[in-house]
Amino acid sequence: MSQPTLDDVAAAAGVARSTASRALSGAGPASAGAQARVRAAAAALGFTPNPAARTLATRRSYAVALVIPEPNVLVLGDPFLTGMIIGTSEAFRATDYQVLLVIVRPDDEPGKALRVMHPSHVDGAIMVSHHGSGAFERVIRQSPVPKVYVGRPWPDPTNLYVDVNNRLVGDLATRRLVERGARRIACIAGPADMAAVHDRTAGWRETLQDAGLPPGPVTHSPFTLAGGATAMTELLPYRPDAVFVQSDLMAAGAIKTLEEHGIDVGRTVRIVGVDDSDFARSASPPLTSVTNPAANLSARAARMLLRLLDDNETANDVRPEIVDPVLVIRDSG
Amino acid sequence: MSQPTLDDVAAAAGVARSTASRALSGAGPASAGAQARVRAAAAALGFTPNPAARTLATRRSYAVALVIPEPNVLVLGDPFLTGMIIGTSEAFRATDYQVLLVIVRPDDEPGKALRVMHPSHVDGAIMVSHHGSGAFERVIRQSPVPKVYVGRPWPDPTNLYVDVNNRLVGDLATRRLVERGARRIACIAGPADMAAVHDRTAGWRETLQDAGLPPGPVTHSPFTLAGGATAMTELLPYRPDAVFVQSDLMAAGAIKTLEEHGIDVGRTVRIVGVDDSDFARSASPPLTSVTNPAANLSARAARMLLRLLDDNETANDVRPEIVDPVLVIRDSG
DNA sequence: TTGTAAGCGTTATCAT
DNA sequence: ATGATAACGCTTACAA
Repeated sequence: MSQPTLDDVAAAAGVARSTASRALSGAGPASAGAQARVRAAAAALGFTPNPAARTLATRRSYAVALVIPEPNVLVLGDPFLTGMIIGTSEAFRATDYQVLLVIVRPDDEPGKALRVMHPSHVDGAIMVSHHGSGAFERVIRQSPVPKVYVGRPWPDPTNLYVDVNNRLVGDLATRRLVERGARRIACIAGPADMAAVHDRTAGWRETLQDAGLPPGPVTHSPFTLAGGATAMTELLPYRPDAVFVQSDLMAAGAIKTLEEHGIDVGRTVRIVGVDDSDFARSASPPLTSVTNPAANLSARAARMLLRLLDDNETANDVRPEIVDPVLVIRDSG
Repeated sequence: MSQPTLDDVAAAAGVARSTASRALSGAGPASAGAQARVRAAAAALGFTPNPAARTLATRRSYAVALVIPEPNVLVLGDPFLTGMIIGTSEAFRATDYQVLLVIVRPDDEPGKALRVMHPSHVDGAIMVSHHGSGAFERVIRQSPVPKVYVGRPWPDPTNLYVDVNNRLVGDLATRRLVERGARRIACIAGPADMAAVHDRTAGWRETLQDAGLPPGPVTHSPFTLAGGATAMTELLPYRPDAVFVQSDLMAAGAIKTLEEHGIDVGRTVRIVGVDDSDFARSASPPLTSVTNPAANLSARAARMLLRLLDDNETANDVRPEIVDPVLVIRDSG
């Protein structure tokens, strides 16, 4: 009735439990005959090893957590995050590891998240959408499970991260707008407590400076459609002729606001987004966007974590990996 | 150095391990003094119980799986699925359960998925995007962990599911198109092995019949942007004056194709989608769409599963829950 | 090659 | 109320 155990398999095969274990795992000696009988018995009984018992004995869970600490659940609709989820799940597909998606919010009881980060629950973790200010992040940082960050963590430094060159993201977007003749270039930024937001904004500001243009206003809002829409509303009085928007999803919101005001996107106001998402391609007008390659980043993060888990490397063996973004030109900017 | 165990806590508090266990869990007697000393010791050491050991002893993992068996990873970008992920994670937030996102593909080694579905790994599972034809689904069905389906499973019936009334989805969409004067109404459907697709298509067909109109052509494709785009290309020779598209994401693809052919969406060809997603609201033209309330469905599925897990109810105590969809009228149809 | 036995870190049952 | 002690189901020395 209930799940068969290794003892059941061993009994059915007429061997000891340890022999059955070796025969199934392949670790340690096992005669061909025993091997065959044990495998047959396991198949006949529909045996699947109890993962809790296995983890307890081996101190390995063969699970990794993909941790997304997000104050605003709507952010999960962001193509970058879904890209991270898909990419990470892809990256571990060929491995023995199972990926657990852990979504945390700052107002959650920290104990629950901490339980997930117990070294016997997951062997490692990939942390995305890291907010420097969260209490959760400080707590999680203490936990002894190996962690790789997607997006440079901030303010506490580490080698264990992969990131896109966000300074360059801001530069590419802004330079394009300058070259198209824009002179009043505003910025719709993400939350102020993220390193990526800080760097993209710095890139925007410095490129304007180099071009001898005054920096337009900056607004910070969550990486959502609504965030972009309200941010654009706030910026309208400035009468910008271009806006660097730090995500395509926000750009979609900003464009919606502009259209509601009858403003011609791509002519009166140019827009450049970030992510080069599906949405950017199918928007009207199609959105000029700077890449933020989730698939690439998640593959790198996965490999980096696997080096720590399977190759016994340490944080000192690893150097951060920085990917260069690319500007994809379409009609909006 | 390594994670402290209950023995360490007990030693520090000067009590036996069993006393420490009772003091922390609250189950069983414990004097106020012992309680205090144990709690203090646990806090001082930063003790977190080893989940594997706990699971092994209690036969409860306090984890539930959200299983998405998807042949096509791109489908994860679908707002309905992200809505399910968000909604499920929300629904279990206030509980002791941790949600594991499990993405499976038909060509995966079935063993890996089966390991996840071991009764000691998860206490229960919510299954979405169920494809009737998958080998994986048949295997998973055997596993003894309680499963609640979002979307009526097919072909094997069960009481343990929540769903939107998909027959009505097709009816509402098609009736709207008929009332707007459309006469050549085609259908862009999802994969043919899903119950929802079958029912939505049946609703479309029957409503056309009731209106005395001939059924236009049906095409089946994956629930993706690209799927919708190519489906629309195939339908163009029929010269439809309206299309019922079974997801907003596919509708986005279909609209893109129409615009590339210079066809006026909302006048020459009317479109009604399904999901009432963010995208539908911000599309241009805004997309008329039938609701497919992911938040509602995931909350119901979670409650249904909790009845099985926490209230000792059985499949016989539970009846399916069917939610009625609503038509949201915008400019496209 | 195989079997015996000792953990892994909890909870739960039983005396005390 | 508390403390031994036996599970839980597996892996892994160590003996045979």
